[in-house]
Amino acid sequence: MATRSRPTIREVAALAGVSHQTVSRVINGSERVNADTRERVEIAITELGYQPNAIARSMARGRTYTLACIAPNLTDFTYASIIEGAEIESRSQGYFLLTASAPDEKNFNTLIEQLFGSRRAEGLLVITPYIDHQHTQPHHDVPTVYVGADPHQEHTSLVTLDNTAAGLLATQHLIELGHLRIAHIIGPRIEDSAQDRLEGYRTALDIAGLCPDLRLIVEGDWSATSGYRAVNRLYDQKVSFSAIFAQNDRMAIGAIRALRELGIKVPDAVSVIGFDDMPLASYFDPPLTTIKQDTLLMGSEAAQLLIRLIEHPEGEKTSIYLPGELVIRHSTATIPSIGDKEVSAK
Amino acid sequence: MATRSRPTIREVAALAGVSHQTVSRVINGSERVNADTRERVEIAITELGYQPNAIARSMARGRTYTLACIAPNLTDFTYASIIEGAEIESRSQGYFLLTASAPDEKNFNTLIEQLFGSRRAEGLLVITPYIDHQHTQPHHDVPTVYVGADPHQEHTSLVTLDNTAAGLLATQHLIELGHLRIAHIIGPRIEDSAQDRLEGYRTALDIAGLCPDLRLIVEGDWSATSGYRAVNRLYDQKVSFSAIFAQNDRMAIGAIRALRELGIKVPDAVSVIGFDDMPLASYFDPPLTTIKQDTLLMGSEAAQLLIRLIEHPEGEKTSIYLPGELVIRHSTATIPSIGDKEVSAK
DNA sequence: ATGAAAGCGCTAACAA
DNA sequence: TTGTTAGCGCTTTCAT
Repeated sequence: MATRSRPTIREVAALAGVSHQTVSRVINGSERVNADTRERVEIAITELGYQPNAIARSMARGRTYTLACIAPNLTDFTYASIIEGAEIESRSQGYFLLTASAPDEKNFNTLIEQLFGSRRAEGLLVITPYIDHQHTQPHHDVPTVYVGADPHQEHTSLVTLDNTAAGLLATQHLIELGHLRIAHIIGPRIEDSAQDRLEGYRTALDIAGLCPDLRLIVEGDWSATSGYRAVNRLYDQKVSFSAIFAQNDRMAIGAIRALRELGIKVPDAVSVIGFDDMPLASYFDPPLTTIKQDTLLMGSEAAQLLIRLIEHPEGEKTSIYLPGELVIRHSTATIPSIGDKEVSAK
Repeated sequence: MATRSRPTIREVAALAGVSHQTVSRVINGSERVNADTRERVEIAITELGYQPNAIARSMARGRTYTLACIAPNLTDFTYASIIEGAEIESRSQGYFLLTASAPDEKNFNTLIEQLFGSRRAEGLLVITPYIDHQHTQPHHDVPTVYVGADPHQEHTSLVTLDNTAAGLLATQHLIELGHLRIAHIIGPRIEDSAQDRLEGYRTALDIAGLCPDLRLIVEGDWSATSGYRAVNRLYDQKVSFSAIFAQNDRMAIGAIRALRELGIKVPDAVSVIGFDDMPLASYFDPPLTTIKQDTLLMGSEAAQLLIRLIEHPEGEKTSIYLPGELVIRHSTATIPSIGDKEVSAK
């Protein structure tokens, strides 16, 4: 009974006593098929357990119904959940998602070549924290949607957090708590999101009429260690502050550890706000106040955009900016009324 | 100059003045081609920027060079890094990896149908914490490798942590520190890894001649909250213990929080060891002692196994058990010499 | 060493 | 409404 290879459209046709083309019509839901013919075909299909071969279909239609998603890595929670969102949305629309990591430019280019030179995938989702010359180069006229970074240029589709607004939100939260000297641990300056969040920070100070102090701004690399070092640097330079806005949760966690080691209580003496709302953010000590981004939604919106781009190439390029949400936990508090609790030059 | 569609093998052939078959031989590295013919063809290839169409190739060869990887989700760090390991290995061997999440059985089955009914992928990597009837059903004679769970049955290829040995390792670490009453927060009982780690725990007690106490074993669901609740349950039931072995880091973190709220110092009064070595495990308070598993390696080994299975279907099924590694940080310490520091019935 | 012919499993264009 | 004929771009016989 067991057949080695799967049945083809012709075997189904033979069994149903019709031409293979009629079978094709049935499996493609064409209207131009008699009800009883259709039924005969459908019976044959179930009889043989026939399923269309996707490769042959791709071959004939010139379409692969496959999207590719490239991220610097697959493990970072933010990337992973964008990918998950994109994958679920893609699949619900009949596309599969090929995932790949490309930690650097060389890998990125190789990957693009492999994926699109061979026409394996129809569209590209680029998850990247920064847009450089490299990433904005159009490749093989591949429909592309960027997620997570804003190239600030025309003719690109993208989905990203409204980083400027979110940076503003975070900073204003601290200002509302009465903080006047807010240190800002930023991500790498070359990354767009770091720049945009910084702009939000500056705008918030501006609106509040606070005096910006360049010494309060320290660059990190998103790692907890860099947050830790940032605080020590501020301390060594005797820069006084009563609050810290870290551009991601990991740096915030590192900062809190450094403060603790310096004997500075969070949030009693210094408030700390993070960014991302990573898993277990609520389980750190103290539970982290942060800006949450809906990364699943980002991924899903990006996939939608990409599919629209593929199916309607003549359509407009679209940019979607998602809002960040302030999640207040216990790492921020009102500024200590007694001045001596503030960190300051000794 | 711009051509709308990409050049085909025939255009290259025409330009090189040979038959398309010769071009095929060149791009496939056949020996049976004259050196100068080959050169002419290669020039034509670069001239036209020709790249073979992967779909057409798949069609003709009956191979897709695509693997599929299914995990309950894509965001859990453990899963994500297995996937990343698998993806890198796959690509280095000329395969692409299709990633999909299937949170439940229904999704899992649908996905398998979509992927293999249509012959889109050639092999399957199943990342699953447990093996039930469902997962072990062979689907469409698809070459399959399981990652992360041991079905304990013949004729399956799998890669997993040696959970029993790792459970033993964790427990022995606590025993060596002098702990006699070790609570054990386990994962869901239906999951293989939970059972295996538990077995390691029991064996360690046995070896040390310690008396097992069923009341010390509490079931969680891997979440931090469940670890938190587990400790409170132990406390409410007045079960005394001086150490906790939690089967994952999240539950360990939850447990530590509960202990802190109860005014019990970690590790001074109670030691806690986790499992996984998740990101930032070293940034919790106190930095978490844990069992680290090399998930990247797991993924890469799994992909290797799968590719071998695809390319040599007649080969043996293989099981790979990877060792866990004890990472000692600051959440475990020697048992307090003064008995009154131990948690006990009031 | 090279070319011609056939076909992978399907869809698209045209006929009937 | 249905069937026939051509391909999609490549590889794989089999000749030459």
